[in-house]
Amino acid sequence: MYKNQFITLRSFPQAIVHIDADAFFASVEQAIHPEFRGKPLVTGAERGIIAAASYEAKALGIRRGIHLRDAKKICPELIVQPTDYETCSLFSKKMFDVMRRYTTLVEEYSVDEAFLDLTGLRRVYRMKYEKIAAKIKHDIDTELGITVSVGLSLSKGLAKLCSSFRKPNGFTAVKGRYIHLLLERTKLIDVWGIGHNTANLLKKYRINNALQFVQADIKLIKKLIGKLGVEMHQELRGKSIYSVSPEEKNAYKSVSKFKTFSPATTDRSVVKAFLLRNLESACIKARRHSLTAGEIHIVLRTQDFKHYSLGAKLNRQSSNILELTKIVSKMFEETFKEAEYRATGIVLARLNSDSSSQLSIFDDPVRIVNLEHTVKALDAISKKYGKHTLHVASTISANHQHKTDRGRVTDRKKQLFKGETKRQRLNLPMMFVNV
DNA sequence: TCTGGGGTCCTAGGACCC
DNA sequence: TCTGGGGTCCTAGGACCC
Repeated sequence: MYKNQFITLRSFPQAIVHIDADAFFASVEQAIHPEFRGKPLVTGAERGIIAAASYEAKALGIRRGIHLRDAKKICPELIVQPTDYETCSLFSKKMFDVMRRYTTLVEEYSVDEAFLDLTGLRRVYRMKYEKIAAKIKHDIDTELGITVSVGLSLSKGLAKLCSSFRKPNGFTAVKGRYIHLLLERTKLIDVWGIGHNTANLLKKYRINNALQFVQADIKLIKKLIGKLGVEMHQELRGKSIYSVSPEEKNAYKSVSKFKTFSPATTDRSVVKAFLLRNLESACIKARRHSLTAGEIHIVLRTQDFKHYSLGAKLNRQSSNILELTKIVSKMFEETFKEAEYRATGIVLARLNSDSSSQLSIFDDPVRIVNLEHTVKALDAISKKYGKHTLHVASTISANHQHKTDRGRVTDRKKQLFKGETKRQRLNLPMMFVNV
């Protein structure tokens, strides 16, 4: 009875596939350590919080986000591995390579997810789309030793719903005439682009699942959630709005660093020190990618989840910590209000990839060159002796406060480096540079 | 159940101008 | 000086994603 709601009844006018690796970080550990296979395993408990759990662990109720000590209570023999980003990105790359054997239209959506456009390939391979997608899945599973869940449908939005419909190791293909059956079983919150807030808003209008969402008046959707809602409305009706774009998006639009400190604080100077420490990290990251910022934002988060933020344009592109410290300090003074703070953050925006930025006529070229030299020296020292050897002196109180956290970080590093951090190994004190 | 960090995009509303 | 309309640009903040 709902059939005529949808754009088309044809099987696959567009054949869009979504491939999602199952418990990726945990699965990779199991793939490279055969002795871990079939056992409950978690990764990334650096901060005491679990980042990924294998399906064996999930079956016991151990989920991403819970505390390691709680997980250990459930399962004392739980295997705990640090997050191995290098190996995971290697697996990720291999996974995308397998996909590209079948089509060039592969969009690397995240480290463990991709969209593929198979439209038209049915004739090329003389195979149904379902068969091609199943072959890709089979190749990944057998060549990498991990499993993926695959969804095939008419649009990205639908394909994503399909891949999450059966997990792990699932395969779900939904043709035009069965879309309503999929949507009927899909909660609003599971629709791509609909979060808690939007779902709650829609419920007030008696829109409770994905099918009711696509049946709702488009004008109402537009009014309630805007452009994004309208696009998803069409995607879920089988009209492909979002194309699969194979270009790699290497360029960052912004670089940011946030940090929550465990006991919240009202101390102005401590908050400021943390903010400047974030600035330090953000600058290091920007410089590593040869990026300079034309705009900077500071964010102060209070204990009751409010936040104060302020943005400023720079009169010349920069990722120079010494130069930006002054600006950020000034911004901090303008923004800070008496409150209990739990986190600070820095966002560098309007990034330019060219490091040789134009000098404005107000800048003193000699001073700028000097600053450049100082920062280059800092970079060199950090590279040689470890990232946290040198700090700008104004961030010094971030160190004392940080003790408990540092302890945990060190524990993790001990595992990684079998005993010592690089600085400890070289027996270097932590140093501060005054600016 | 609120765990933390790093991103992107959209929009309402203010400032400013004619 | 008041009254009103209309356009653009920018910003802060919301919402969402992995």
